[in-house]
Amino acid sequence: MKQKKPKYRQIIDAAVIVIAENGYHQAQVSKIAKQAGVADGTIYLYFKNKEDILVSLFQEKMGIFIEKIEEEIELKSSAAEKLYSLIEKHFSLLAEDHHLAIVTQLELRQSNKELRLRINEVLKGYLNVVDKIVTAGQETGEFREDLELRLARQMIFGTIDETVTTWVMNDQKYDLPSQAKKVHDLFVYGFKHLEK
Amino acid sequence: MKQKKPKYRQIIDAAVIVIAENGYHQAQVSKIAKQAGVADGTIYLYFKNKEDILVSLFQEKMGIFIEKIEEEIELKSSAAEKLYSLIEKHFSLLAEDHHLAIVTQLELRQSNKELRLRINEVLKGYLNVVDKIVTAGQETGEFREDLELRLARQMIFGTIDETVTTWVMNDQKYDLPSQAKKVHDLFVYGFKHLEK
Amino acid sequence: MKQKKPKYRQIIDAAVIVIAENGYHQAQVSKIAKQAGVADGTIYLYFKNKEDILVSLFQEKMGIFIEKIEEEIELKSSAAEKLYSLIEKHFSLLAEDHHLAIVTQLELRQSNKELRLRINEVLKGYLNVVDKIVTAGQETGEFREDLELRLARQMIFGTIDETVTTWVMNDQKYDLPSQAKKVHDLFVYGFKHLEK
Amino acid sequence: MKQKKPKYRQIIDAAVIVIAENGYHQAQVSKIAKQAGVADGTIYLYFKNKEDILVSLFQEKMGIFIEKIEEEIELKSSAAEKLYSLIEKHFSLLAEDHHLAIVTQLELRQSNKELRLRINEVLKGYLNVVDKIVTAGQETGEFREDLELRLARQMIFGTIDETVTTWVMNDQKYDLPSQAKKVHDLFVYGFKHLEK
DNA sequence: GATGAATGAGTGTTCATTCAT
DNA sequence: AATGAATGAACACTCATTCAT
Repeated sequence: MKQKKPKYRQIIDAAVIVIAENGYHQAQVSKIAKQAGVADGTIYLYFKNKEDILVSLFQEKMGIFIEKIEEEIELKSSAAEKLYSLIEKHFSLLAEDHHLAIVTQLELRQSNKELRLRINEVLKGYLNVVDKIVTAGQETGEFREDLELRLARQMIFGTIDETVTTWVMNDQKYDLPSQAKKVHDLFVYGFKHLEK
Repeated sequence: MKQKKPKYRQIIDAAVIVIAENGYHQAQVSKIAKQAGVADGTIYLYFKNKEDILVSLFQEKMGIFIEKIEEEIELKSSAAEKLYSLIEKHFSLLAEDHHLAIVTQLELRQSNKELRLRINEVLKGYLNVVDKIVTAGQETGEFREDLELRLARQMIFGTIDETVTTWVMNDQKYDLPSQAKKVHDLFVYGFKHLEK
Repeated sequence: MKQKKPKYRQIIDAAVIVIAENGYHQAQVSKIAKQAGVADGTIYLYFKNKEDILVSLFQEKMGIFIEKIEEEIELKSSAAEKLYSLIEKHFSLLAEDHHLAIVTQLELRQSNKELRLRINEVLKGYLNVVDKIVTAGQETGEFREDLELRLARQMIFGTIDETVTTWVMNDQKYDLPSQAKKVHDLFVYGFKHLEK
Repeated sequence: MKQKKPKYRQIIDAAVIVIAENGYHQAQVSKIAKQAGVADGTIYLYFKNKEDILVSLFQEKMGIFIEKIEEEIELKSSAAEKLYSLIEKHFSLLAEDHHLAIVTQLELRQSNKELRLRINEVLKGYLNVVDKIVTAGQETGEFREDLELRLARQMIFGTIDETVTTWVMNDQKYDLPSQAKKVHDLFVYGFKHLEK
């Protein structure tokens, strides 16, 4: 089967809209069902439970997210360029989808610990991409060899994430993608070999 | 007894323990009361409602947190040293209080939007400290003048926060304070004047 | 089954029984649900909240009450006869339904001001019937023209209500409908033209 | 002891004010204590419990009420005149004390069954006065001998009470004592001997 | 007598999930 | 496959009353 059942995506898209517009705690299953144009019970033919909707939502959206970022990265040769593409694409993909930005940066974080652990599993795919860029940079000599992978990863993800969250909390007032260059600069200065 | 409001602190400390051990959504008022050794109703003599316990908890703990960091910073003269003290103290204060680390990094983030907005207000005090260090560094010429304050702030807070969260999610297995030096290096390389 | 909204009436009837047997303040929603043979949550599919159950109960029962009285009255031609039918039917309808009598005369009066205001709205339908009889009596010359409508209404309702309440408080020991004649006499003597 | 402790009356007067201004269900003991200018615990030195405050309030106020009515009645010789004095005094005493009118007509009726039973005990004193007037009227021949005492009592009390309640519910907009004459007329026409 | 801090029992309502149709 | 009526567990908060001071 090439295509998931249309209702599957229909429900996930409804969930993004309902959560973005009502907030996590006001996103009842019945509201999602209504937005999707199906009966409450129908939800349970496609998802095990409510948590499964949210995890699936994250997997689905993050899967596309990572795919698009990887496509972009493959076009670049240097690690620094790859890193720039990652930041720029991350910013522009969320700037293009206001609802998704709200859901991933604010609403889904209110989920309970268990759900967040499963979301973290999905996030690992993203962090792997980051890791590959850093490791590649070290192999080609672009980045310091004594740069700790975990630390670099935490800085890249932490900074990007905080930057997007601040932007969402400020009601997405300013242009996010245009911040990519400056963020990128901050990273690579710290990653390069120390010059005597 | 000299203690000012023994019950007030008693209840806040109980809340930290109950939330850390049971999770945000399993931290019922009655559980907090029991842990504090008072009746349910007594809680409401010191706090307006459940949300008020959590906001007060954050204010109280974060207030002490900021105070201690500021004390440490004042002893240093250069911006780079101040920044190091901030990171090191941030890490060590949370490493010393495992329960508090769990509560601030994982559990309190599950609170609803309104509560998080009030928590963000408290956080501004911390971010102000960060801002002052960066601005001072620019005035003394330690840091680049074209460094954007907001970006620097997002990188510092985002990286520190992500580093602590990763550490908590890994069950606080490794030593956090010893990471301070490497994190600090990453920051200052990006903040310094570009060398030709 | 032909019944329109079986559960709706089922719940209202259960409420009458529970309130009559336990008293207003001991009539918890869960008790009403149990008596009705439904789950607690089911109540809220048919009623907005607990107050809505009580207002609906009063509307439903008082609606039938007024309907039956109006049917009876239409069969009579003179105002005096209509008034007699009103009294007699009022008494007999409550004498037939001991539970309802307790609920309307004793228990529902303990409701808060807001609820009683809404109950008074419903009562206006009854008072309108009274008004129509008095006015008709004045038009046909049976009753004095200088009889004040509001006063007559207060005397009729006040006396009937007090008579029923006394009867309920005396545990409905004596026969209520047989009092109708004497009550009626008291009214019409006061309503008639003064004889010189 | 000629005079009850001043605090006893102080608390009762505070209760009347608090209940009239806040409603029965918002008249907490602590609010009454504050209004009376005493500590919560002090209330319990003068009253067994909250219910006791309300019963005492009713006894105290109704006692004065009955006393004053009896004084007025004694000045009259005929039963009809006595009845008129009763009505007029009842109306004017409540018209003079707006707070008390609200408390007796609206708020105290929200009390639970047990409290109302005890209030009814107090009311009996009032009803005895009514009974004496009616009986005296029958003995002197003013009123019909076949007039049933209970019925006459119910009509007199029911009508007066309903009249006052309507007036309170209409925010005491019109003059109540001036209604006494018309109410009195309605009664005596029904009480007199039938004229052929 | 007077205080007021502390107590703890009690309940309306929501909403994820099920299952007969 | 699709429906949607029915379910029932779970919890923050109030306030009359007590009692050590």
